Amino acid sequence: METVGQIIRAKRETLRLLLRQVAAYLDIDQAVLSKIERNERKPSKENIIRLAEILKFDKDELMIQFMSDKIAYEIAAEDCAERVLKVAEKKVKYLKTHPIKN
Amino acid sequence: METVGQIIRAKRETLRLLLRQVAAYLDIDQAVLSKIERNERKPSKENIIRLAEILKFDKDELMIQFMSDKIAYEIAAEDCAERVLKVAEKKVKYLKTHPIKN
DNA sequence: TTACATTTGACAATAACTGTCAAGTAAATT
DNA sequence: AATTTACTTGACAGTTATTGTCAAATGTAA
Repeated sequence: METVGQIIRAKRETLRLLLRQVAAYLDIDQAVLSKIERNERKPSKENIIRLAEILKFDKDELMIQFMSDKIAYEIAAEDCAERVLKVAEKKVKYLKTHPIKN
Repeated sequence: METVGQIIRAKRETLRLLLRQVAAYLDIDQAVLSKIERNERKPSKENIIRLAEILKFDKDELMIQFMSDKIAYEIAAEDCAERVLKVAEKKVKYLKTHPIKN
């Protein structure tokens, strides 16, 4: 299974872009991008948006990979992980069909 | 749809316990518990474990509610939320069936 | 060697998390 | 009415997590 980091690195290399170039576009130090690609750091949401732009990813798809990574990572240790996702799904559906009270 | 806070408050009241009493068991100030019950603060994982004990909840079930709340909250705003959960599910399954490299 | 790309680790600024405390409100009791 | 009790509120503080910088180290190719 591919990690977000691997996906990013593969695409960057395909496009023949340097860490330096992509990092500049993201407005971060290349050290951070290097770590992101090796899954030593997690990208911020802003990083993902910019990455999708410069690497010509489908914007939603990269965000989906990013967020699902985050979620999977935070619950994988629980043995009730699958059930957590099922319940979360119900809650999301509920939230989407009901007005947000403010 | 019931929030974790609502579930906790309802059960505490059924058991005729005071904020003060439950908070002492959790080893936190009652102000925090008050806020947790009104969804103004999120409980820590430790809080959830102790709450399950004193309020006689099934431990897993309360943890599921807690974690699914957290996840639903963090992705509800995205319109690809459902898909994120599907992908997360696959990733969790993958992580569970593959040894964790260290 | 020199030059370039990447990696590494120490550090810093900021934000988020988790709790304390004291003062406030509201309802019931004396 | 005054007191007591339960809860709420907001300011604050300590700790941890997040997000980035920087300089030096490493790897790689001319």
